[in-house]
Amino acid sequence: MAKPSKENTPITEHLAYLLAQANREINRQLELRLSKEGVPVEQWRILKVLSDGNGHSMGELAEAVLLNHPTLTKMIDRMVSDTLVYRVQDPNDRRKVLMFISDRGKVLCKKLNSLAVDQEEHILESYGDKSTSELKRLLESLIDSSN
Amino acid sequence: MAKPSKENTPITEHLAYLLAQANREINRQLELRLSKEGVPVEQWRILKVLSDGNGHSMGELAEAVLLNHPTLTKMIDRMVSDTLVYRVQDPNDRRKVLMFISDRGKVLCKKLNSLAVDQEEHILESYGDKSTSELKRLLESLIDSSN
DNA sequence: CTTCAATTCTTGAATATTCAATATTTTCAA
DNA sequence: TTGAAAATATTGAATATTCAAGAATTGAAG
Repeated sequence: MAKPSKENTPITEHLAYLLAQANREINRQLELRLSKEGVPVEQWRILKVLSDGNGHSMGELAEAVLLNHPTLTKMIDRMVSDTLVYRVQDPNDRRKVLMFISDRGKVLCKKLNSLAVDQEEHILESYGDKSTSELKRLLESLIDSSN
Repeated sequence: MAKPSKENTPITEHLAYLLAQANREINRQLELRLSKEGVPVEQWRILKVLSDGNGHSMGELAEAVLLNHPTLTKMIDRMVSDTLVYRVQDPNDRRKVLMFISDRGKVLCKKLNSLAVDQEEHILESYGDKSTSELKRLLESLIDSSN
């Protein structure tokens, strides 16, 4: 009898693929909503993180919004031009730059939040309350176990 | 009493964010393994889809490997240079191009499959059998419900 | 102190991706 | 049959991302 092998598993059964597919789909939907305000998903994330009113360093932000460092720098440049956020040099460690959200950024962030909530509610409807919270739980735990 | 609002939910609790985070992490791990053979994840997906030996059109492939059309064309160009795959004009519909995997591609695909299986097994160990299959089930059903 | 390594962020060049336009072939209605 | 619309893939220009190197500051060992 041949040894059971996973090597011919179709790609659609790999966890990595399912995650990529689900992520792509949900992200596309979110993108579509946020495009009403002409804002890419990453900028919404940035605004959301900064909307606690505290200063966040670039490194911290990059980690939080899942962008690598140079990409974040360039995206922040654009957002500074749009006066959504601003830079302040960290007085305690002058290597660091602290990012803050502007008033304009706060206003925009609120609008974006409500668009994002619309989406979450749409998912809750079509996918179900229970599945959603179970999926979230499993994802959190997967992320945990990967560190 | 204020109406309960989800608008201040931290970003880390959004499904879209959890999916992005998990996808990033698992993808990073897979990338790391496949880099032993110097192959990006997308190329492994392409080889895997083509390894059924049938011809697949570019549109079909693009859908299956989660790349948009022009990006796939350019990636296929590279893989043709590396003689991993080859193009054949579809005789039944000459607008289409059918992609096939070469012998060299098959050999490489096998090596890649086993690297990918290593990863899946690593996940099974650290994350657990039950969680993994439950997560896969939920992801499949999310993807379904999004179409 | 001083100097050397580490940390943090930015920059510029190389690469990759995307959008819009194009070329080719097929479909289908008139 | 013909001609217009749809489908398929590629191309080139515009845009975005990444990699490697650089500049500034801090930390820490000698």
